Amino acid sequence: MNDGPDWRPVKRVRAFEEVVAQIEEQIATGRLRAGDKLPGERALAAALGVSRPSVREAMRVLEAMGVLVANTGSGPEAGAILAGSAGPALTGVLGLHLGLANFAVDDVVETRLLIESWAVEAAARHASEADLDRLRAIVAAMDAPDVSTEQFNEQDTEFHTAIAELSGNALVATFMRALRDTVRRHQQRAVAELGPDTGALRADHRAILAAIEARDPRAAAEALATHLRRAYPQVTRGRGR
Amino acid sequence: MNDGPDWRPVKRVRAFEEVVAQIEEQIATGRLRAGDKLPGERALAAALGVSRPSVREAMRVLEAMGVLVANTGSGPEAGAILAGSAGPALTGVLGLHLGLANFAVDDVVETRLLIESWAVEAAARHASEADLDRLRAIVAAMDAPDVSTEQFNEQDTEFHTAIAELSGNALVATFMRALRDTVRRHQQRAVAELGPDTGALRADHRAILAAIEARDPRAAAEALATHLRRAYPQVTRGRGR
DNA sequence: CCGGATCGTGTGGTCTGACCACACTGTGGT
DNA sequence: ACCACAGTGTGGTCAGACCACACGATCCGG
Repeated sequence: MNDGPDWRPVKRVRAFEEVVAQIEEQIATGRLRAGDKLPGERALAAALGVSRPSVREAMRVLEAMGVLVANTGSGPEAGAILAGSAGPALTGVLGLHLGLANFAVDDVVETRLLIESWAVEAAARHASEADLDRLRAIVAAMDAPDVSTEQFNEQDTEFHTAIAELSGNALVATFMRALRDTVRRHQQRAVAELGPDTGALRADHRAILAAIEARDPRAAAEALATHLRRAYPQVTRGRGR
Repeated sequence: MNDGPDWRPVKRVRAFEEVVAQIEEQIATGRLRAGDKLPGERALAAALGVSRPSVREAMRVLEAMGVLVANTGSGPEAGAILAGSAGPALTGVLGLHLGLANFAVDDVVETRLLIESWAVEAAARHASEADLDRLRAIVAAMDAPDVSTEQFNEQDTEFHTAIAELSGNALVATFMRALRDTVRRHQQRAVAELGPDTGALRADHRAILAAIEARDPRAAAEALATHLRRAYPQVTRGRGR
């Protein structure tokens, strides 16, 4: 079972990696919190003993991960501010790796079905009356007679996102949105959008809402699955219910 | 319903963003594929009409998203090579936002339970004999008398990762690994690891394996849930089925 | 006294040009 | 035929400069 010396390659540490690591540590230990503002690039470079370009590369990494936003100018809004929803970052990562064929569109749709099924069950279980009103408003808006394709898609996103948020799990909500955006961007690029007429899709939404109102998790999941299968017929693989 | 002019803020486009966008496009349109090598930083800068630092910032972003790796020196291995598993990138994003309190550890564990339940069901459904052998080997290795805590954790990771891969969904496998790594790093940082003795955990593994061997998805999911609840007792919130 | 134009200052954004460490590659000598 | 060695191209790093921008204090006219 001995495979020999088994050297590990010496990992050369680049300057910006060290900068990222130190900021990560400040976050992990709670010395930096959401809303805090980082020192200016010049000050940070001086404090860490690296050049400004190295600090900037670290900023770009953290920005790509959705951890901070950088603003120009002066005043309270300027500078690098810790913020961040992970959503856009996740969407970007997923989209890129979809393009690189690291996983397939089917995988994404299937994963979305899996996660959203769970979310809608949770929503059916503990949605408040206010939550239900929110969903009702969205569904009603989609049934208006003059909705454009653009608006329809916008509201559809809002509907599904709302359900994910109702699950009470912020991570699930983030994943959901990222998955939906990924699929959306991809199908927008490839095929003409919204092949089936919106009537069936709107009926699906009403069915999902009805199941949630009835506090029936099982029926809600079923209605959700029906809806997604209609919207993305390419999902053929079997799945666990 | 008219909300007025509704200006959108002019989004200033930074040079590196344009570079990233162009590379993304090359990937999306298939002109760049996994394994391809990008032009050198200097050449790219000249071709795009920007400076080398801007190109470098774009590289850092793509690298952070797990899309490419950069190597020094010369030869076939040198330069920026499109590669990439999304795993490490996801783990980083999740860890950071966990630190920023954008979501809770409970959310992560709960999500892992949700995803892995599905994965183990799928695995029970269509695992080949070779797949089963792989799982058996891992379980056997964990039952050896001289495993250190370090090794145990390593093999535990391998076991769960193998299950996720058996699901046949590469995205799910990637998520799974990222979620597990995130929880692992976090609990390593906070609490003494491996509170409960490993006996029960190993028995859980055997039970999961047995359920997969028996082609019983429901039992497999049940065993998996029991296992995770034992390993992460803090999960108290209700979950789907 | 008040109000608005103006300038100062600090922020990130960009560029130039240079040097370093590294790893391959071809060339030379033995 | 072999091996040592310089050549060359890669990313990594740095210093210093300039720009656009936005805020905030200051100055000037009413």
